[in-house]
Amino acid sequence: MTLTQRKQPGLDETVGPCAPPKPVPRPDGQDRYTISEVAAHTGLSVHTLRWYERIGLMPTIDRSHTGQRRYTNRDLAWLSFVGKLRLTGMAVADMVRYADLVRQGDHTFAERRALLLATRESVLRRIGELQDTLTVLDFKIDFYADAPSASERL
Amino acid sequence: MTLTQRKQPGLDETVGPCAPPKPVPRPDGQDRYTISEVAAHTGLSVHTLRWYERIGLMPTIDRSHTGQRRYTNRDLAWLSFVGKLRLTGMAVADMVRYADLVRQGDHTFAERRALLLATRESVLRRIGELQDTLTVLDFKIDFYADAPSASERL
DNA sequence: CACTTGCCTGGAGTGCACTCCAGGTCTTTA
DNA sequence: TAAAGACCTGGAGTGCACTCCAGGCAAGTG
Repeated sequence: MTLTQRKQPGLDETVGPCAPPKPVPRPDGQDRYTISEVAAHTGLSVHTLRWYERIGLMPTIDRSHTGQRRYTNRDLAWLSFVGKLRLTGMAVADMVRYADLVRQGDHTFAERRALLLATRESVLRRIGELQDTLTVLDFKIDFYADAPSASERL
Repeated sequence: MTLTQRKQPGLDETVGPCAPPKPVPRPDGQDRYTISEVAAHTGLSVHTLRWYERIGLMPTIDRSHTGQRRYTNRDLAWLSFVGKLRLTGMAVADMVRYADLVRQGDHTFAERRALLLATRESVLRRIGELQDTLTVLDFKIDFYADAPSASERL
């Protein structure tokens, strides 16, 4: 439940009134984002972004001539998909497995599909569980509404 | 997603064919279950049951004359509700808070209700998130179905 | 009466998913 | 040119929800 706390500020807030000056106004209007830009865009911390890379959840990220990471739109799209997988409740280790399959090429399509199908099933199960809890929750909430605390009914 | 692994064997399997002999056939047909019976019934480990008690998630549990825990049907009902709260994704600390409110008596009805309402909202949000992921999952699954791996289309 | 089994306790250990730190480089700004 | 700020690395630390351990007591069994 802690995954949706932060709304994403976005990379594209250069337009609009009161747009804050971009800290590093990349002259090329391009496909090369710094780690902090990506952090702002995705809502992940820079720590988490570097950690994702360490554990093999990211493809090889481009580097600037001084060795700083430069993320592409492609990387952003992958991060967005990873974010969806995270929302499914998939374990990070399984996401890494999926990333491995992607790295291995097209011949892993069937296995990737199987992984996603299993995930889909678990999402459906989880939705069912959550809906079950709603029944109980609503029952209790109604109970407390009908029987307000002694301090209230004087 | 690891919460629904085990199905509950149940306390009431004394009837039926091939019912295994109850290890400790409590002579009184009553309301006093040992910790391992409760573990079998709830799917929680005995460790977790004791831990729940330590952290204040349980009411005071009865003890036998030798100091062993004896759970009542009331305790079982509470554990079942706690299980539902756990399925909502509520943090254990918040469940403890709720248990505290219950201990404090009827004058906390309003606060309990507020807690459950907040939980209800977070469950609805979570269901929404999961449904969003299904869209992405289905899209990808279809993609992999339409474009089977090279090894398959020879 | 030894042995096994089930239970007790306080406290240590585990796995996960981050999160932060120390010590360093490079670039920009005053 | 000095200070500030964004970035780098390997590794340590954190919070959560358990999970297990050592050492001990009590009751039933061969």
